[in-house]
Amino acid sequence: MSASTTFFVMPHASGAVLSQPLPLKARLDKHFIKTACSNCNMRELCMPIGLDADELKRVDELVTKRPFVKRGSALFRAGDAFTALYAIRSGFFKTSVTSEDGQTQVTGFQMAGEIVGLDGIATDLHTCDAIALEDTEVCTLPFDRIEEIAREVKALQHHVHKIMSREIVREHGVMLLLGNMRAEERLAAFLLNLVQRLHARGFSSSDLVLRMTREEIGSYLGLTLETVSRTFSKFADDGMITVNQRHIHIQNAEALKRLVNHELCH
Amino acid sequence: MSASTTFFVMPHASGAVLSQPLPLKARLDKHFIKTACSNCNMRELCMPIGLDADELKRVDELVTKRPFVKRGSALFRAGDAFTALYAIRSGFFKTSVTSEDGQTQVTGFQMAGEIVGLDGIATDLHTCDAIALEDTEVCTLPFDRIEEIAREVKALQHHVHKIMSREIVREHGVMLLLGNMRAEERLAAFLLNLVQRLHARGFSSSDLVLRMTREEIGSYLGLTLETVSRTFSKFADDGMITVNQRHIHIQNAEALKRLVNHELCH
DNA sequence: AAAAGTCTTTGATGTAAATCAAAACAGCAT
DNA sequence: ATGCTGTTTTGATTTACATCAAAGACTTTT
Repeated sequence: MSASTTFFVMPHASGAVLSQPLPLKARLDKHFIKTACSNCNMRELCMPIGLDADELKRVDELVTKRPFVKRGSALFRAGDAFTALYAIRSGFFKTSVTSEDGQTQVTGFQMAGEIVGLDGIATDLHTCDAIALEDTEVCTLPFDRIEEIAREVKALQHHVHKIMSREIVREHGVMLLLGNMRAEERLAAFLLNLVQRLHARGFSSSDLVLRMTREEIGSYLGLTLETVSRTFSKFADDGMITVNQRHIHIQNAEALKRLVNHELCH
Repeated sequence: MSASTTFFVMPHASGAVLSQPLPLKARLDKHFIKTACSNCNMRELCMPIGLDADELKRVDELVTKRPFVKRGSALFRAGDAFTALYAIRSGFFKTSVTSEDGQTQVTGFQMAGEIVGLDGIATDLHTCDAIALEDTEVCTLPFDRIEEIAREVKALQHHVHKIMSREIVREHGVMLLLGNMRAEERLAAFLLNLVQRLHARGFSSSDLVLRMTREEIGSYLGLTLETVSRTFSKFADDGMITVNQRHIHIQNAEALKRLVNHELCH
């Protein structure tokens, strides 16, 4: 799979909690806030594994705030000062870059357990927008604190490097997709990647709800919204998926995989 | 500019040395090897600035080997174990990814002072090939040593983060290019980016020698070699450049910039 | 419940770039 | 020189996708 990202497996995560912010009670519980990472459902995804108690405590100190970002609003925008990375606790983001002349390209869709903000390290300014596609909660990780702790906790240092490298590799996959694949292959790869990531978070491996519009999918895949829509329809006609608005049911994952792998051409 | 990377300026670098390996005498000089980075022409590009003498010495220790990679051969290939990053001392590389079904995408062209190998950190295996486009010399920087020293030398730690973030931002630019731009815009952006990076290394800002084939340019830009060739011809007809095999002279950089910025269409 | 807005689908048409094909050119060995 | 090989150019044709257009469906507001 082209644009895939391999994650640590998270065996028994309850799916429900992922799309919902935590109850207010829990948020107000000071102890809970203090032991943020140690208690977090997403820990295996966004934090290093195998830390001892002391190290875990240090990492916990990292999380200063837990802002909620409402659907449609920005976690940060291009030009904003870079101060922190953000670990997504719940919800769904898109990131996008815009050229001087106003062309825009969605560079990724991020879900719970993933990190956004890496683009800002290079120049201390963010170069892309991060927009919430549904109501979200994020953990703010001030970057100077990350670097400080990474100098002491070897596992965290390496984990940060891995996260950045993983993003580079993911983008290689997108470049391959944009440079080589045809519309059907792109959309098949996109669906398989999404469902694979959702499955790693305890969701179904055959059903998914798209949090983004056809236009946003198109922007990510270098296609128009019409082509995305038509391609969904074609997949449905071919019996590979069923489409019900943003609900997608994957009926024949193997066929989609064959499509991506050029084994079966049109 | 879309796929641009901002570099530290290197004011008075002699251009000639960049395409030529150093004389054998210098290579055999032990002292020279020991003080690799402190003496290196490329230092401002690939190493942190503002280190004190002691810190610089530590960074110097990083460079274990200085392999020469001949034109056409690989510095590393997808699947190789990841052990080190490589700083390019002289010469030109391409990196490319290949999908399961054999489609290949050039993900970048790297020149002196740039770092390759970041893709390998994620999984301890390289995921792309790095092929020399001319005879090259590289500095081998074992990654465990980088991490070790980065834990002590704050400036190096931050520099590593910046290099990785810069690569992420560069790839965002390529995604924008592949997803939104037309052939002429892509090629114009490519030329301007190349010449800008060469200029930062002391070369001309109007003349350049392409180290890659039309096919490799096409692979990078998501175009066929024929389209690349035709677009070069069109640029030449329009008086924006002159093409003489792989020698390109830019006659009207402003026009190319306007093209990239959509200000002037067709 | 109607109205307004956004998002999605489907159809008709146009076009940029791919593909197919062949000639021209440069580099290299003999 | 001559032939061989890989690269580049240019032309003719095809095609996948964009664009233009309009209707339908769903969501939110009042």
